[in-house]
Amino acid sequence: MPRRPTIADVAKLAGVSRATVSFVLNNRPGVAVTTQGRVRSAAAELGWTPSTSARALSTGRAHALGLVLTREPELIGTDPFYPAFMAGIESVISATGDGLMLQMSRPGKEADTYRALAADRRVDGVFLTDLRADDTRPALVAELGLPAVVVGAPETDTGLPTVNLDDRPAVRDAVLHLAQLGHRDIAYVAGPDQYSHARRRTQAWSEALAEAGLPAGTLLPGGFTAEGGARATRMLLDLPVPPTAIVYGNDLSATAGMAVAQNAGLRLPDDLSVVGFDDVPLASYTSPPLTTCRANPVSWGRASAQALVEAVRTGGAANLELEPATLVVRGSTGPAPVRAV
Amino acid sequence: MPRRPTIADVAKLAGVSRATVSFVLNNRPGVAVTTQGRVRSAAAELGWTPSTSARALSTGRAHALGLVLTREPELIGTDPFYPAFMAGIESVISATGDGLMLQMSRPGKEADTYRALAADRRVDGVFLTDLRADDTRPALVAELGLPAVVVGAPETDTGLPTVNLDDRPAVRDAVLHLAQLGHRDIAYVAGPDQYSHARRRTQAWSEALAEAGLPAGTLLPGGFTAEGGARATRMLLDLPVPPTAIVYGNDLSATAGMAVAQNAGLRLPDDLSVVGFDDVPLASYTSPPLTTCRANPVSWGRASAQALVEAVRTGGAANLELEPATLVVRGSTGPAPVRAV
DNA sequence: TCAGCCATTTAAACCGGTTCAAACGCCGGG
DNA sequence: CCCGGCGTTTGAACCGGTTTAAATGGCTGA
Repeated sequence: MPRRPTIADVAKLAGVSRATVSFVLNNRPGVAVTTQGRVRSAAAELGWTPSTSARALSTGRAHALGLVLTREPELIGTDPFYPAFMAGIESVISATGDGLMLQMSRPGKEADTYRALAADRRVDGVFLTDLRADDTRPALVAELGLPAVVVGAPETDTGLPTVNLDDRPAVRDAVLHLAQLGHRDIAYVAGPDQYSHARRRTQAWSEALAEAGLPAGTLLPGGFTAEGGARATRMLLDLPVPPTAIVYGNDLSATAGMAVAQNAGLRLPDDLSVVGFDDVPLASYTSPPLTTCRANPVSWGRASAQALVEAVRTGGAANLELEPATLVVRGSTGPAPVRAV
Repeated sequence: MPRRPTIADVAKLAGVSRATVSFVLNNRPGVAVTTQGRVRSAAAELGWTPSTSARALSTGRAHALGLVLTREPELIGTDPFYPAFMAGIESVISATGDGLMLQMSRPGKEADTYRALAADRRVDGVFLTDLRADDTRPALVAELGLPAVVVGAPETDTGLPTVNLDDRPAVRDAVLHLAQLGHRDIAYVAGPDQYSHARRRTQAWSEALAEAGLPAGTLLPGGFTAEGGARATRMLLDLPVPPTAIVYGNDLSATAGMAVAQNAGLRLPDDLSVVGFDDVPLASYTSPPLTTCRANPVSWGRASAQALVEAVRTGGAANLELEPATLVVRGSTGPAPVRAV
C-alpha cells in the first residue's frame, strides 16, 4: 500500500514549490501557463487530490454541510421528504466538492447536536428543517456563528435566510375542489401541531373553508402517522353527522384513513372523498388513486443547498420562494353524496 | 465573535503544555490526577472541543464514516430501509464521536464516488449496501485500502467483513403459511434482479414452493416500485388461471398490487391472498391489513456501524449474522378460494 | 551525599495543505 | 550600465491538534 501522494510530491515532480502547486490547484492568477501545465500533469500522473482535512485545517472551512434530522424516530422513514430533499442538496454540493454530514437527533436533544457540530467545526453551515413554534435553533446558530438556512417557515422571522415552498395553495385548491363537488362538511386530519409547516397546512384548510363560504369543519390530530390517520378517521366516521370529505396532513395518514373508511363499508369516493399531501409514489396506486398535493422537495433541497453555500461564502443569502405545491386530482375525490334531509 | 479557543488557550489557563492537554483529552496514562483535573476544568471553562480537522490531519483519521446511496433516484425515498438503517448507525457513532457522511450516486457512477471519498480521505470507512451481482465495489475498496463493511450479501465472498440479516426464513414462512391455507398457485413479484437481496428473496420463494411440494409458481418483475407491483399484478390476474396468492418483494409493490386486485373486483383475502416485505408503518393500516415480513434495519445499522468502527480500528472485523426476518400474519392472507374444477 | 530510577511534563517535529511577504529574473527606459 | 517595475516563484509561518524523545524533579537505597 503506497503512501498516498502529498502536495510536496507533486511539487517535486513538477519542479516547483509547494506554494505554486497550491496556487495552480486553486487557480489563482499569477502563475505562468506553462507552469500550470506542468503542475497539472504532475498531479494527474500521481493521482493527487488535496487532503480534505489538511485543507480544512488551513482554510478553517470544513467543506461540508450539516443536516440534522430532528424528527421522531417513528416518523423518520415514513416521510418521503428527506430522501428527496437530500438528493436535491447532493446535486448542488457534488459540484462544489462539499460533503453532507448527517446527524440524527431526537427532538429536545437537538440543541446539543448543533452545538457539537459547531464546536467540532465539522461543518461550515447547517440546514434547519422542521421548524417548530418558538424554535430555539435560529437563536442557537446565531449565537454559535454557524451559517444556516431555514427550510420553510417564512412567516416567523428568524433573521436567517429562508427557502420556502408554500404548501397552502394546494390545500386551498383541495378544499375549493371539494366545495365545487358539493361538499359542505370537510374535515381535516392534521400533522403535529408544533411543526410550522403542519400548522400552516391546517390554517390553509380553515381559511379555504371560509373562502368557499362553508362552515368550520372538524379538526383532528393525525400526527402524520398511519395510526393517527386511522384513529382520527374512526372518530370522524363515528360522529353523529360524519363529514363527506376529509383532507389529511399527509398521504400516510390519508392512506390509512381510506382503509378505515373502506373497512367500515364506505365506498370511495361515493360515500367519502379523501385528499392527502405529498404525492408519495404509492398515491397513484391506492384504490381509488389518491387525490393529493404535490410539492417538489428535490428543488427545495437544491435551492436550500445553493442558499447555504452562498451563506457560508458571503455570510448571507437572499430569501427564496419556490413554486408552491399543487393539487393532483385523482380518484379519491368525487361528488358529495346526496344526504337525506 | 470571539475566536474559538484552541488547545493552547486551555494549556495556558491550566498552566501546562499543549502536550499535556492532549494527553488528558485522550485519557492517556501517565498524567497526574491533579493535573488532569486542572486541565479538564480549564477546558470546561473555555468550552473547548478539539477541532476535528486538526485532529484529522495529525492522526490521519477523518472520524467519519461514509454511506453511499446507490439506489435509483425513484427508488430512494420509497424504501424505509435507509432511514432506519441510518438511525442504527447513528446510535453507534454518536458514542464514538464519529460523523456520518452521506453521498448519493447513481448506479454506474458509484465507482467515482468511492474513489473520491477515498482520495479526499474524508471518511475512514464505508458501508457497502445494495450489493449487486458482480459488484465491483468490494474490489475497489480493497484496491483503495478503504475499510468497508458489506451490508448483506453473505453468499458471494467478498473478502470483506459482512453483516447479514437473512430475509429468507420469513419468505419461506410466508409460502408455507399460504400452502397451509390451501394455496397451490403462489406467484412472486420480485425486486430488481441485480440486487443480491432481491434475488435471495426470490430464491427463498421458489425453494419454499418445492419444500411445500407445490408446483413452480409464476415469477414476474416488480422492480420494488408501486408501478411495477401494479403492472405485475394486472398481468397475473389476466392469466388464464390466475394465482390465488401473490408474494411481493416489498410492501410498496404489495400495496399497489392489492389496489389493482380490488379495482378488478376481487375481495381480499377471499379471492386473493397477498404478502409483502418490510412491514412499513402503513402495512397494519391497509385494507385488509397486510401480511408481511419484518426485518430489523435499525439493528442492522447498529451492527454494521459497530463492525465498521472495528474494521477501521483493527483492520478487520468478524462476520455477523443477525436475527432473521420474520413473518407477520395479518388480514391479507386467508384460505385459498375453492376453485371450480 | 549522590547515583539511579520512576513518574510526570515538555519542547519540538510532524500531519498536508494555504498564504503572505520577500526574492527572483527579466525587461525597457533613463 | 544601472535602476525601477512587473510577472512569477518561493521560503517560511501558520492552522490546531498528536506524538516522540528528552528533560525535569522527587524519592529511594547504597
